[in-house]
Amino acid sequence: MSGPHIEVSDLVASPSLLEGLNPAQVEAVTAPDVPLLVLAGAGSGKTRVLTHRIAYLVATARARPSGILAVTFTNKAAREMRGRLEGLLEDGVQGMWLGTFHAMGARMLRQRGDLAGVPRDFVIYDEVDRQALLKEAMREAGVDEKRFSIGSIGGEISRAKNDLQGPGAFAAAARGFTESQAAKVYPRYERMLEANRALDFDDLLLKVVRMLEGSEVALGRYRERFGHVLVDEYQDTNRAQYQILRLLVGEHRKVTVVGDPDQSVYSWRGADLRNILEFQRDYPEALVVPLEQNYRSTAAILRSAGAVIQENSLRLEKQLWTLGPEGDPVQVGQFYDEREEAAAVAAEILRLHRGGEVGWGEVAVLYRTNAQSRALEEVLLRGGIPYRLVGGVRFYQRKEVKDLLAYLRLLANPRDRVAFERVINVPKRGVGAQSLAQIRDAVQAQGGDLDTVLRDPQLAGLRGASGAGLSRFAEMMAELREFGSGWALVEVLDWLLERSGYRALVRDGSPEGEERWGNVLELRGLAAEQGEGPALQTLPLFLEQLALAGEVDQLEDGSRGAVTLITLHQVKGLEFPVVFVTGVEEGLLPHSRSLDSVSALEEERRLLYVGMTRAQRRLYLSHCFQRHLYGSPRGATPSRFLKPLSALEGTSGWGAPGSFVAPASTRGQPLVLTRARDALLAEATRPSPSEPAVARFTAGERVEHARFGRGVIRVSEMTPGGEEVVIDFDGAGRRRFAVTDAVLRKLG
DNA sequence: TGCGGGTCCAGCGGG
DNA sequence: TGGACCCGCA
Repeated sequence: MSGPHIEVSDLVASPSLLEGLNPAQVEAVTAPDVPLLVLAGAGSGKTRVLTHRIAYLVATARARPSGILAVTFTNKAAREMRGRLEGLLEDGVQGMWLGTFHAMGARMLRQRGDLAGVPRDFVIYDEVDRQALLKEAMREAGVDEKRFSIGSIGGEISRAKNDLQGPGAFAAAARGFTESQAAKVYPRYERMLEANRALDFDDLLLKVVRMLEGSEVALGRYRERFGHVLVDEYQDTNRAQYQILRLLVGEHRKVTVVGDPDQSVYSWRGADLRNILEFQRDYPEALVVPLEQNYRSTAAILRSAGAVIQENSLRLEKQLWTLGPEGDPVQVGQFYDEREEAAAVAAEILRLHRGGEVGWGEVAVLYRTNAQSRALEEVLLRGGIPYRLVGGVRFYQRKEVKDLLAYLRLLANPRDRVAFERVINVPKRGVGAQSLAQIRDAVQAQGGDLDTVLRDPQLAGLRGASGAGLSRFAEMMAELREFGSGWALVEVLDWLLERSGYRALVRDGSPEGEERWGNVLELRGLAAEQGEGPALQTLPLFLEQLALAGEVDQLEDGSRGAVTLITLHQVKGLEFPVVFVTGVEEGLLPHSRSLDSVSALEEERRLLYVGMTRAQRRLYLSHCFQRHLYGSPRGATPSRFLKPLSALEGTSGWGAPGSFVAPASTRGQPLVLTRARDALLAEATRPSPSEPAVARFTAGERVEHARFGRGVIRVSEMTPGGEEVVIDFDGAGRRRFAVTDAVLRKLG
């Protein structure tokens, strides 16, 4: 590998951009305009290199911001890059395209989608909408819903789209029963999307490929525009994304990809590891710069993680190292079952916290499947350890938010049948399944145009209550449309909430109702940000932003105050001083569904690797002798992935109070048992002594928390472990706690 | 149309 | 074990 390519003039132009970078980072940042593959190991300063390279390209006048396309997978990554670049570039990121693949796709299709037959006013269907449509298409195709789930059929279609296969090509290549069923559904699903003027997320990539391949105009336009293309998380790209990049990069080949094959854990979402493994085949003149210096973890942690990942065959060799301290040994512990495992985790967290070593927020507990979180939650709750469960239903997927958005979508696009069917009977208007079928027929008779039927509800031929209900709904939508041309979006929404009866439905006086109402208000706040312009004009952009937006960050705001419970997949990209990886067992990690292929198995190993490399100072791995699966206990054995650790120096045992001793062959080192830990464990698992039989708090009450300050109770409920409350803090977001006298007091 | 009980299923989840 | 969904009944 050649050394850094630095011109003296470059250094003069932008000395600060290289300050504090290590030699490999400098080499990546300053590399010439050749295809560049940055093999960025975990914790090696990947984002820093990417942003500094962009800034460097601009500072040395090799690119203007508007000539740069930088794509990421997540909104979060895009936001982070944007933030950093704004600090690095004098004139900011003006004109630069910096965003997710899907946002890029949507933007291109809005501009020139007509060249691929995409209507300009398309709407984007999310997972829920997509499933509704799939279900319908499956019925129409006569696919037995009992034998084939929406998930499996939808998965096939999604995979086909990611592989750039249209319905015809897919049908021709279909093998096996599921595929042949999916082949019957696919064309129908496509027709339905078209009739609704909708694209699903896969389309945002597929249609771009079609556009660029089918139109010289489009291809020329974007090739000319983007002289430099940079890609984050390249190991996660699928076939469609790969093809888009190939097309855009064209002959200039000024492409920088950053990624780490060892952290590829999304093959089930279409990611193709070959894209990164074969980058040098695609671009023989490519420069490859490995970033191997790690700034995150102790040497002990890196050594263990390295020993694990080294067993994989599908990788590009890379060895992480650090100038940092050796640190505490990585601990591998065996426990009797998931309850004891959870108790040991809690006890260790308590110990570290008491010793003043860590705050709650500096600890993360990782697991393979969401179901594993329950045992952990129970114990943390009982031990009074504040925690935050990452995952669950995302804001934009919550029912009340989806319902209101459906109303708004129908306003923006009167042909959106999925939106219509979602809300026609919410609140109840007497239009049930029977009536809906009739309406569907009527729509079909009108050439699939829902709008015609809404303008003339008689067409549906409904009688009685259901006919009246449809008419009322149609009338309301007509009024809404009228107001939409004059009123601001937030005003339209307020009117809608009253007129539709939705507010009354949501806000039924129960604590849950208040929580739902809180979500509505959050959405209302977003609508208010759209300004005073007529709703019909601001609405399309609003809907697009929401469709492409991910979760409102749960992690940023509160990472200081609570232990994080999170899946191994979701933890990618994060770091914590103390990390527990639980359930490192055969059948769980590797998951039983991954045992039949080497590549799937290796992906599971990467998953463990990702988990281990999140740890900064302390890392604990645990497995059980027995674990409850679907309610019944099953024997468990340590994961095969742990084997290389037992031979490693600097790995030690971590155990529960002497009740259980592992068979010698299944553990690394002798379990470490201490009295102090026994006591802590007992404390962590003991039911709170003075549980009040009734809730102390009620929704709406203002309280003060020792750590998070003031807030308002959202939900209070009694659980076997005591009272549990959800609090919206004034300054620290939403949190869930077990009530303990020590931390919470009522105000006023 | 709305509900209650039986049945079936169960991995990870961005945009 | 528990949630989602379907079918049958008020």
